[in-house]
Amino acid sequence: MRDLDDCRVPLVSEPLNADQAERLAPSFKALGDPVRLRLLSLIASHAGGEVCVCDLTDAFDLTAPTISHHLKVLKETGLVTAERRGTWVYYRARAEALGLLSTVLAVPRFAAAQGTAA
Amino acid sequence: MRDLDDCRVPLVSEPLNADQAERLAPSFKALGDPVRLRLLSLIASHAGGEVCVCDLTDAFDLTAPTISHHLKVLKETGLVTAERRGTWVYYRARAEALGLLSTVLAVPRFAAAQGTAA
DNA sequence: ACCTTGATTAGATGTCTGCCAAAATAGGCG
DNA sequence: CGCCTATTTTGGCAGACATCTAATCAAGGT
Repeated sequence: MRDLDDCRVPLVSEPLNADQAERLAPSFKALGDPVRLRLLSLIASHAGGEVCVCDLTDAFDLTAPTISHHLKVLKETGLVTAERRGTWVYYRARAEALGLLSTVLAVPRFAAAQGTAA
Repeated sequence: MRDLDDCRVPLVSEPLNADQAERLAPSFKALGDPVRLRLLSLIASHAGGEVCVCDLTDAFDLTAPTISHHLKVLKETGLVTAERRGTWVYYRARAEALGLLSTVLAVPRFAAAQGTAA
């Protein structure tokens, strides 16, 4: 999702316009499911940077098509990429995408401190 | 949402367990709607730290009940707090909650660089 | 060619979500 | 108290979503 590039601004520093919100929301929506969050985390935290779908399927009590569906959602929002090598398909997390979303939610240090104190 | 406290770990550093994912997902889901994203941004970026509902309603082509509904979702996930003072209700962003989610998505600097390069 | 394993797509179904109109609640004021 | 404004709750509906089964596609091996 290259069209997120101009959204790399904390939402706390100025109001998101309708357009930016429209482009960012799908990414957060993708993260809004526990299975997808875990999938992404499994992929992103895996040594070597990539994970085979077969390894992911085993980690859940869900059918392969369901996992595949969730992976597709993550892929469509640009949070992961997929590459087939022979029989297997490997997924990788897109650090840029993750970083961008992290930045959007980031809070200036002293403001965070205020929040914690409150 | 105090029970998010032990989720303050980047999703990229180790796999989220089912329990953590279950607790984090609702927050991301709340952010997964463009209207709520804008509402949160309007609230979080507002000078003085708080915004009256009446000001929020005017910013959208939506009815008051719809805005109220979205604010409720944000409130239930702990992203904002509401306080009534006289006739009006004021909403504030919870910087802690925002910061936590930002941390969960954060990517170590060099890993982010790799991602950008790829 | 055929069969097997890995993965995705298609179709069906029950649940959830976003929206609105109407009704209810909360405060302030004459 | 009765009225007015601000906000939330309720009820209902159309569209979206998570999940499953069955079918299909991809790559390898026999």
